Amino acid sequence: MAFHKKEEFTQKEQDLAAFAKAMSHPARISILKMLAQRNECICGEIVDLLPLAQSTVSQHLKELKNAGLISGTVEGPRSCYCINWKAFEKFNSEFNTLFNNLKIKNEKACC
Amino acid sequence: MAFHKKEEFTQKEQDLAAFAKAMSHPARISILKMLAQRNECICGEIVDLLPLAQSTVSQHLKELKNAGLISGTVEGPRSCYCINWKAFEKFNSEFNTLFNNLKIKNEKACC
DNA sequence: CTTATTAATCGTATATTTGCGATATAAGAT
DNA sequence: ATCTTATATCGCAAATATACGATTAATAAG
Repeated sequence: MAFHKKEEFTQKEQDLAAFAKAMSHPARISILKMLAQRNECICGEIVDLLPLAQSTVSQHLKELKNAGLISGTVEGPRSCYCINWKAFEKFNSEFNTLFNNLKIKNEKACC
Repeated sequence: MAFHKKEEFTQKEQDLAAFAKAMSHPARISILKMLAQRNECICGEIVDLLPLAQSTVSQHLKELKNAGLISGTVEGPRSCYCINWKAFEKFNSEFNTLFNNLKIKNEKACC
């Protein structure tokens, strides 16, 4: 059976993996950079700067939104996307915690 | 056409995305934790602790290896996997740079 | 009310990922 | 040389991700 077994891992592992997954496409990293530079962005600007169709960009935005990394409001023909700083920093610190936990241990590899 | 357009983004964006992708599954995060705790690990120990078949674990190890996050040597019926600290810290600092670049900007969202 | 504009959603095609069992491989033990 | 053990690889199936064009929805402008 090809069911994914993600639910059999700890919540923290799942959360971190979900965060990493949201960042696992260069288009989404690019979008996050844009949002950070301007503090807000409408979808159209992002579409203009990415080599992707409007519907594809919209999908990437949706994924970032589902992951909680950005928030967005749409008023008819206009949208406004922003970075969700709170969630972003939470994940950032969780990531750092993981890295630091790893780094505490012996730093020379055996192989 | 469903070709991926990853190659149309900057190298840094692609590298970061590839790193995130390697971390985007709870099993692989779990494996990294194990490797860090013991500083080395044979595949069998990992298989015992994960709810996955041996062949699946082997695949995850291969992905982590391809991403450059771990190194491993196999001598016949025995293996030795270790975290590749150098690569790991390089990505960690790149990630932090990204986060910091983001955080420099205004921290209150408009939406 | 009609039209234009912007973005979300739907449908679809293709690629990739995840997972497993079966098999192959490689070295140590007998 | 054969058997055992540990791991990688192969082949397959199902799920998910990526991308696009077409359509829909929602508002603003006329």
